Amino acid sequence: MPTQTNPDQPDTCQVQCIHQERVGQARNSALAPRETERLADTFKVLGDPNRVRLVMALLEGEMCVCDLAAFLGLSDSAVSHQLRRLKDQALVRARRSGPVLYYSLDDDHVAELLRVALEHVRE
Amino acid sequence: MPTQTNPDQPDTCQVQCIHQERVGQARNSALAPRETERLADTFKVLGDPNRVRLVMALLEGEMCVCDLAAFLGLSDSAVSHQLRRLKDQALVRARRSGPVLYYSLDDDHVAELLRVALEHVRE
DNA sequence: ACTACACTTGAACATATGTTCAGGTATAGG
DNA sequence: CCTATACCTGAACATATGTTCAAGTGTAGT
Repeated sequence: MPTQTNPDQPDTCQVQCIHQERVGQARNSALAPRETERLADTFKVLGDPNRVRLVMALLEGEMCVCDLAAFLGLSDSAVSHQLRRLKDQALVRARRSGPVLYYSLDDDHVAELLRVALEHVRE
Repeated sequence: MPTQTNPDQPDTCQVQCIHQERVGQARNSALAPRETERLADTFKVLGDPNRVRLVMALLEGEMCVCDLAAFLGLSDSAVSHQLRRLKDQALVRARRSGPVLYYSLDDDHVAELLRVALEHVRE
């Protein structure tokens, strides 16, 4: 991603209409950059229709990669790549049974996020 | 985005290990494609650090574009583009006062989504 | 050991995304 | 009408993303 101007030089700021106290308030209550990044990564990983379908399917219970691939109509490779991203953000977890890996939702927050977002899109 | 294989031809499916009933269950409880898309779009628009910062800032109350640009250290143009995306998904709303547009969160779901996601990343 | 199955991985490709830049519109004041 | 401020828009660019393909693990049965 390209550059950002330095936010710590109010004297060299080009914009005119600033409610200084409001900007200061926002700065004070801002999250740590790391947390902001992790927040965005969590949403980003849910920001793809196929990954949403994966998570929705797992709401009903654990499924193996083949099941999920059949359900999505995607290759097992594609599904594996997606599951990895979901796992990286701790949204899903895997359990091995012989050669088969059963995936399930990692914690309650995932279902909660889907519930709230679905409420939102349904207005 | 590239192709998808047809999910409605179980006979021509290449994968071996299928728990048919589990896949069927997932199909039956699946959301409409439109809703899945809208869900993903909602998450996608929150899947960027600068847009997360925008929404976090608006948690405290309405702000104009200049304020937000100063807060983020971005150009007003960049912020305007981002606000448009947030507005398209009904996450923010604008109120005009003379030449100034004051943006605020559109409904409670936004704050709720951020709360749950923050809980998740903090474990 | 050998084969088969379940799944993963990395590179490659086309497409999507975010910022910048150079304009534009809209509103208020002189 | 003219200028200034606040904000928007579309094209262009570099980077990120999602799927495919070819090849790789790991596990179980024979």
